[in-house]
Amino acid sequence: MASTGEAGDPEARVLRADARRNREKLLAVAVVALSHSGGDVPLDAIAKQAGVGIGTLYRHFPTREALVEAAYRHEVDRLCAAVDELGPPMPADAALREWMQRFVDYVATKRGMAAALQSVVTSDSQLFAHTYRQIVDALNTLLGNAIAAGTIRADADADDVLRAMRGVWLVADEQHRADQAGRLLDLLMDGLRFGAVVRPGPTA
Amino acid sequence: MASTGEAGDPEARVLRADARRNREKLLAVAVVALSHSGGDVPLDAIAKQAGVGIGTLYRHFPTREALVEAAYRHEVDRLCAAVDELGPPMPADAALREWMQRFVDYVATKRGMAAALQSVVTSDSQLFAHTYRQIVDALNTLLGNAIAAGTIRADADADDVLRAMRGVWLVADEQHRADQAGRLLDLLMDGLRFGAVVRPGPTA
DNA sequence: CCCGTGAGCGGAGGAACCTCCGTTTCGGGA
DNA sequence: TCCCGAAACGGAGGTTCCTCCGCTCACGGG
Repeated sequence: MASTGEAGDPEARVLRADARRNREKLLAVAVVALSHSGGDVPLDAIAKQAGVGIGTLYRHFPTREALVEAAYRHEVDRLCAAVDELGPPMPADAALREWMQRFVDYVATKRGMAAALQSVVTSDSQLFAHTYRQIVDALNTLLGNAIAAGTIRADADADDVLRAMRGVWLVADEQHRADQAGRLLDLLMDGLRFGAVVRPGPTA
Repeated sequence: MASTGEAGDPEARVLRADARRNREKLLAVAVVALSHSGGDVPLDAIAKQAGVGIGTLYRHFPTREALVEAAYRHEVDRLCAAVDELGPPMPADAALREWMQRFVDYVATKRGMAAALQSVVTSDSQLFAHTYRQIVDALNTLLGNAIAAGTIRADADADDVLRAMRGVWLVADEQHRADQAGRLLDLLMDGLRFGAVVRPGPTA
């Protein structure tokens, strides 16, 4: 499977409904807040924006570092969970294309959080290795599906595609990122389609 | 030469007399404060103890980290500067013995500052390599002098002696550290004296 | 449906951080 | 010796952090 969603943690007791809601809200707000203004947002502000008391924030995330890490993991999980969401009813290549779009957005968010993530990088160097694996797995699933459906070439490699998508983000300039990235991703998709073999099946 | 004292920094403008005094006072206080109570002393307290305003502390050491590092460097410099102070009028072996005593004290201080140093270790990994060199150089000077005077064996190695002194600190227990370390260092000195050759000279 | 329990909430308040700027002091020239 | 500009001082006060504990309300059992 490509992703575990947020439920992977074995030691996490089941949270009461309100607690889970608050936690989710905090993460959502934190991601936005930390991606702007260099990540030096006071925690109080995040709590207020999330509509909870500062105490609640600290209960869920005892240190600033914990919040940053959780926020980052949350984004990665969201991205990877999308693989399941973009499932069967949708054609495999369309799913792949859509996911690519989301990946580019994810990269933008990650860049925004860079300053905030700085504080985490020292204490947990495993983090990035782990999330990288998660993402590669997700992408592999999508590629596999599309290959199986015969809509993209069989030799598509997750690492290469990942690199290409990062490139897309780098190249697209700040203002027109959405448009430019969109067109570049179309180009990339076409590249992946070139030489695809339709396996024996309904359409063959 | 074994040591550069505190004057090594090429970019340091000459400080006004009062500034230098305050800086010195702050470092002295900081060393003591940071070696006790796990190093989580409020900076305000250090400033107050040093008899200066908090503003003065921050001017000299813009971050907590800067203060910790400076305090540590200060201790190393003090230790190494002692080599010059324990100069010619004093016999080379007596100088060596005295310096060993100070080294053990230094180790104790360093241990006390361990928690505080934690914050520095990430940002400047060169620091410890550098201070290590300083100390080895200092010890080499002392050993060289004593060997030249023929009062210790010629094959004495700085690295070994350093290790031995660290051992002395480790072995001596908290309460009677001074006594025990003293006797162990005497033992170490005797070991160094064994087989010493008196070179041709006045006493030969 | 209602009740009891304890998980979860919130935010006041105390501690530490750090900046900013009016005041003091140093020290080199006249 | 006196004077003046610049260096350095100091601490009030605004900001952020984080803890602590009395209150609330979610939810499982009756």
